[in-house]
Amino acid sequence: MVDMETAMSTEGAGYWYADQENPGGVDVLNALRVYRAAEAEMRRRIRESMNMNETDLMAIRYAMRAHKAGHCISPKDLSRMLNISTASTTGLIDRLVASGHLIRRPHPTDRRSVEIVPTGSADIEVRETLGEMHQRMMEVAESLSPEEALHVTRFLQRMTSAIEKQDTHHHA
Amino acid sequence: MVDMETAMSTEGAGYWYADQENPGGVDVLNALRVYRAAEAEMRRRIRESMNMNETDLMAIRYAMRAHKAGHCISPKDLSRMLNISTASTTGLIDRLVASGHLIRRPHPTDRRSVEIVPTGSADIEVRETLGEMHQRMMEVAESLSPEEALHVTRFLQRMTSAIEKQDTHHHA
DNA sequence: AATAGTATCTAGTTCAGCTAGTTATATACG
DNA sequence: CGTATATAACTAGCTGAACTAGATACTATT
Repeated sequence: MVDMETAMSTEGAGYWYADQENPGGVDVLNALRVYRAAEAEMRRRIRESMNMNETDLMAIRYAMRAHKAGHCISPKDLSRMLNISTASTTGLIDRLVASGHLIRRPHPTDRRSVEIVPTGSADIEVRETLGEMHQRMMEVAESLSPEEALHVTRFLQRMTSAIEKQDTHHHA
Repeated sequence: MVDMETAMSTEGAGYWYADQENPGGVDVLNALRVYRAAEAEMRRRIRESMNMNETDLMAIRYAMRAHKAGHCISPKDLSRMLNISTASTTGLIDRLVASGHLIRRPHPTDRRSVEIVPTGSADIEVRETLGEMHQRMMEVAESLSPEEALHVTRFLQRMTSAIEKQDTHHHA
């Protein structure tokens, strides 16, 4: 999906990184926006290369995590995690079983339920598409000096609060 | 939409902000993830409060920007900006005209075309839902010391590069 | 044992994208 | 000038992925 802010700012932006050495508030927000756009684009690329939508990708990755951690997950868990109905989850699992990323098998303890297990090929595919990028991101994060890391996390935390304060007026 | 990383990390995360004073790489990435989740949630809230999807919101904001800048935009411009077909754009404009956010009127120079203009109520609505939040974000950004601002923007720029390097292997 | 609760699945709907094709206008060229 | 081609918006009909409602199978409670 195209990013909101980015789509809106492509025209009328003439002051990007006006002063690289001494960025002001606008420059910081612009950097955040550019980052966000890159991330959105990356997601689009991955979805495309794996031929699936965002929800499907989330489902696979969640299943993989749980599996690796030795947990047993069911469609209900996926539906909770993804915030979609159990009915839609059935459809989602159908798709991912058909594409060979997941398998269904009887739940070990609850005979009403089903266990969802990622296949080896799903694992390989996700690792190949995401692994190197995550590593690069981690390298950047770890290359920060203690002071820089503190500044960055504090900034992100304060931005999070700025966004979370909901003063959204409902007037429908 | 639910955020990818967040959805995946709610289980198995026991070390969040283990050391607030001295964050390491993992803490930085976690802060980034939390920020991303807050942002996604904020978008969901806004879409809900305005009863529209992301594309619609992007379209309105783009129309508003262009209008304020004195530019004249057409459905074709929207379709290019949003990366959707002209047919879908017709549908999108239908929705937004029906909801009273946009109006169609004859294009001043091209008689094949149509001019898209945001209504005053759209302006008020968007300003009310986004204005205060943007102001809070700007306050955070401007409160950074020059050094902090530099650290933050450098970090974001490097993260952007980490994401943009596309090593995505297409093997379909 | 009966009742209530929970998990999954099926059927059918909706919404927002898509493609293909239509009409009206604009532009380019012989 | 007139004809061919290009472009803008729209219409009709399709699809994918969400939804609700309801069926079925099993579990848990009392």
